[in-house]
Amino acid sequence: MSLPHVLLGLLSRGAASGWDLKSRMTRDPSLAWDAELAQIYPVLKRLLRGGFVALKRRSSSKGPVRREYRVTPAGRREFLDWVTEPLHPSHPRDSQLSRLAFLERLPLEKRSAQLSNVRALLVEGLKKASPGTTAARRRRRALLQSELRWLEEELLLLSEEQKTGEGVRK
Amino acid sequence: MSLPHVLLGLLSRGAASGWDLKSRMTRDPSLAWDAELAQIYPVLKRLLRGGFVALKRRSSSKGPVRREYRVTPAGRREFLDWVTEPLHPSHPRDSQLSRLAFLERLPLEKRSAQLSNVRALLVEGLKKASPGTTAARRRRRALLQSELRWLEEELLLLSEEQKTGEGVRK
DNA sequence: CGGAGGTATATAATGTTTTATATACTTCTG
DNA sequence: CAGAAGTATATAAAACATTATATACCTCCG
Repeated sequence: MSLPHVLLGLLSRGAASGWDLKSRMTRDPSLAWDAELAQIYPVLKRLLRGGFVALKRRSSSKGPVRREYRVTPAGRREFLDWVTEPLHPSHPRDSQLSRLAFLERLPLEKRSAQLSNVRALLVEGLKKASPGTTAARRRRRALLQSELRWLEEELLLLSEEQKTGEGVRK
Repeated sequence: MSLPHVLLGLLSRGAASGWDLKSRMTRDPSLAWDAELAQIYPVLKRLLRGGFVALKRRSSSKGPVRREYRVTPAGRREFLDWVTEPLHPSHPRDSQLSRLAFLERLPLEKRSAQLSNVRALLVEGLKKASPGTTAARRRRRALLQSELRWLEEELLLLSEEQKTGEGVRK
């Protein structure tokens, strides 16, 4: 999949260990990729055997010996080829979102509970999404903002439905 | 993961075969989930053994005997529990997008080529995204539109950079 | 009537991702 | 100084997803 190439991309920003790569990925959601350490280590080995990265062991003040990787020219070539590939349409899976797709099956109060929850998550996410120096970060920020606007709209619609619902009950 | 619950959700809109479920999922990107038939069939078996769905064979005019599933009360309960669960923050992986995250590594012309490609995809996607009767569909539409605005902005920035680049070269 | 193409189900093989578990070294805290 | 917590690497097992392949039945077209 994308993992080897994403790792090459991250390494091209500077040498790093598997651990470093994991935290870079997790910290930056605009990357649109993340992986567990148990996945990263074998991939780094493959990249090493393939000559796409080079390894330098160096002892650090904390923890065991660090295995620092850096990209080789072959790795840089491979990475650039990958970034240049044309993009295809994608419908990525999102287990959280898939739940929202069935929102209409819930009674009204539970719907607004779910939506308020989502609003809290969005506000949190926006705090962390810095205005952004890269296109991907600007994109992420724009999407979060637009999602928030959508959400407010939905909450409004819901509260209107709730009112008419009560009216009917009387 | 989500697949069993998504299937229950889809089935609660009406009885369906594995094949039907696959096409419902693929047709509706606002679902945020999709799966291959090879994945769907074993899951339906598990749901059947667990008593969450019931099976009725019926011969159809085209193709082999259809195995139509419908949700049982137990299935409906399980599904509702799942939809009601609170949502957690998610950074879904997207192999296409991850490529865009490294856009800045490309020379200017290749960047605008990539972005124009994305624009074409977005415009396509928007055509298919109907104004929408569910919250999830409205969300999807809003995000696509906002992504398009972001894109135009990026293309503008790029064309300015290209101009100054040429200026420097002189 | 033979083949292409759509509807349908199913399994095997393979590949990817997640979860669990283990080890090792350091610093900080009680 | 014992133990928790952070940095770091690594492997095994389990769960999940994709790809390939096979079968079967029907309609439509040439």
